[in-house]
Amino acid sequence: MTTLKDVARVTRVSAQTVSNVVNERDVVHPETRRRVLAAVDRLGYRPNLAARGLRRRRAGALGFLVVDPSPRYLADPFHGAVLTGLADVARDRGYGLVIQGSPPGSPDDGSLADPFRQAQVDGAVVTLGGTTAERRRHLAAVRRAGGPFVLLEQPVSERDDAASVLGRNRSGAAAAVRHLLEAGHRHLGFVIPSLAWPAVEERIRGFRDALRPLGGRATGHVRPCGPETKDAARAATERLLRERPEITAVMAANDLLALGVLEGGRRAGRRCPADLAVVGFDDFDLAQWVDPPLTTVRLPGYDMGARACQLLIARLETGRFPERRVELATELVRRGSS
Amino acid sequence: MTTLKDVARVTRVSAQTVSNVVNERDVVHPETRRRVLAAVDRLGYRPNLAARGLRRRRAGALGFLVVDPSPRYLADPFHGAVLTGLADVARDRGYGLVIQGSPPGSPDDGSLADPFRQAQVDGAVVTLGGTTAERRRHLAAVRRAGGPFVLLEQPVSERDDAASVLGRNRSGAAAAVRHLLEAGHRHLGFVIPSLAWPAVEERIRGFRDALRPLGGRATGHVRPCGPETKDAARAATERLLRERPEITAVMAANDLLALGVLEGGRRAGRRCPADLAVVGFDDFDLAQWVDPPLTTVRLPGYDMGARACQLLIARLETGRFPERRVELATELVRRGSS
DNA sequence: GGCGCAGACTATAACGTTAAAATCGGCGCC
DNA sequence: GGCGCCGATTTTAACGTTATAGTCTGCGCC
Repeated sequence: MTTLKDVARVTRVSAQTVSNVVNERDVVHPETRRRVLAAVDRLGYRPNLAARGLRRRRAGALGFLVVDPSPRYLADPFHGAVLTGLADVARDRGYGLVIQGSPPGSPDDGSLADPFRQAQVDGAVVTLGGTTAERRRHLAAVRRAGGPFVLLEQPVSERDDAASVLGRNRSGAAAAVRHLLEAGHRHLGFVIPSLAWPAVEERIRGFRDALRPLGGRATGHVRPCGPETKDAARAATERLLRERPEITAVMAANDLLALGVLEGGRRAGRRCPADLAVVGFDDFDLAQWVDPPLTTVRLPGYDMGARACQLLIARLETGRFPERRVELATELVRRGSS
Repeated sequence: MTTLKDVARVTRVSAQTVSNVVNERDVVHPETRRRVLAAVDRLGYRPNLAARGLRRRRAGALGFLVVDPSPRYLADPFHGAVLTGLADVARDRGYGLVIQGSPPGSPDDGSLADPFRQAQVDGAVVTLGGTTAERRRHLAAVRRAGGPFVLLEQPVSERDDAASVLGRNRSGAAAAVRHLLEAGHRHLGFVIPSLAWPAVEERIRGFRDALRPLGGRATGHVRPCGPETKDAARAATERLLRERPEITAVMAANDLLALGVLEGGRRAGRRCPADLAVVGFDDFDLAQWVDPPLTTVRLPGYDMGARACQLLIARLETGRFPERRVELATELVRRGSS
């Protein structure tokens, strides 16, 4: 492992000068710089980030802190998309990226914030899953750590050194409803998980927003289905269509539930899209591959990750968040199911 | 940020003693340990990993190095599953986890190995995608960095300080073929991407293995479809079924291609599973959600990540890899498509 | 000729931790 | 009573980098 001193010795120059060259500080004679750079290249020198981080008192790395009770948390397509955006921006801006998943068993120990407390990262992007109580507990741990963070899909408090990045869930849901209304549907269902977190609540608001202008001429039925699984959504859809046979279009709070809605519709004897229009939310990869391809509201995971990362880096480099709340557009993707 | 010295001052003890307590070295008087631990707890002390890494000359972190030309590389379900396994084991063993994605644009600069060269990680788990040339180039960069690594789904050379973790692709494919043969199918197709990497080649071998015992009584048709997309697989399947109408079962080298096969079959007028059995490979989440649910060979991504991480940690802590090559069982998951 | 100043570079110390060596009582033993 | 030894603790010096405060040379100017 070659160090600054090795380069300095070879170049007959002090370590500080090499440091100045490597960090592009404009205090070095061009000729000296040339020689140093040549040696850096020849010896394959790369700065030791631990030493640099120790001395500069900044780690030069960002964290991605994920709380999700699911055993497959990082395999969740939304997290995957966010992570890709994060990784791309972090790399391009010269930051490392550290991942910390929540210990599924013991959510109490605040270990989510470990990368902060161990000075491993300068800031973090945080996504919170699970029950409201779990989310609050983990958020408290991150807060206590004291570093700047960006929270995804959830607003932050004014007091925090934080910003939030959200999708326009409300207007996205409203756009989907208007799309269905334009297609002539007047009685709509909306299947949601019983444990509704902030983003889902926004989607419900959007659903209602778009129905309101029609007054009594259109009805909307929000139906909690229990756990966030395909089967729960299927069962809820069957029941809903039995109770309200006038319904001709059903939205789902996310694409996975939409698959359940599709199946529930089929079991209820409705063909999609002829007898029942279905609209999802998120636009996971699979949405385009199912049959019929799912009309859905795209939540831009990659862009949200990228944007969160940019915000965080701006906060680290300028001392404050340029914005405390960023909303990214959602987009209705029309496919075969509506 | 509280340091060792803060704890030492409060406890009226030297920094070294605090260090000994924190690192559970059995040289400290029980009573002293008690007092130190109390202070650690009260002050919320956590060791600074940069300082520790610098002094110990080990970063205490592992890397996940991903080369994939796809813009969604970390959203790939297999990578997501691997990453989850990695993150869980790394966390439980007290290691940090650093992610480095390949710069899609410039695959030449060897930056994949940056975490190594910057002493950010002690070892890494590596997955390589792209063309053979790209894969070789990136692998060379990792090799040059000199640290121990575990390569996924690809064998390593004896000379490297490395191990590989593979799924039993060959026997998995063979099991799938036997399953089809038992169901009475005698003429099988196998749709693969034209750019076949080692794992796919193994799957082809397994496909042929299982057909061999039947001699002339069964035929297998391997069909490259071009790029690794659903549409390419659909088109290839349509052509294949036109040229070889006797085929009643088609396998695909992965689940995404299997979706294309399903659609191609439908377009060729074959109903699944009645007129055409379809089997995929990988068992991505979506496989259970499509219609009909896809029979597929499960590649245990989570376990592969977890196992790779264990191997790497063993190498770091004992000085050598306990095994140089680990094969994890694949499992035929029978669902509705066969 | 001395002063100030700029440009190029160097010396020193520190970041927080830990390996290695040193210190210091106290205890057993010849 | 002195010697060696053990357990508990402290001292010292690094790890590789960089912030800060120098030094040193040459040059212009009064």
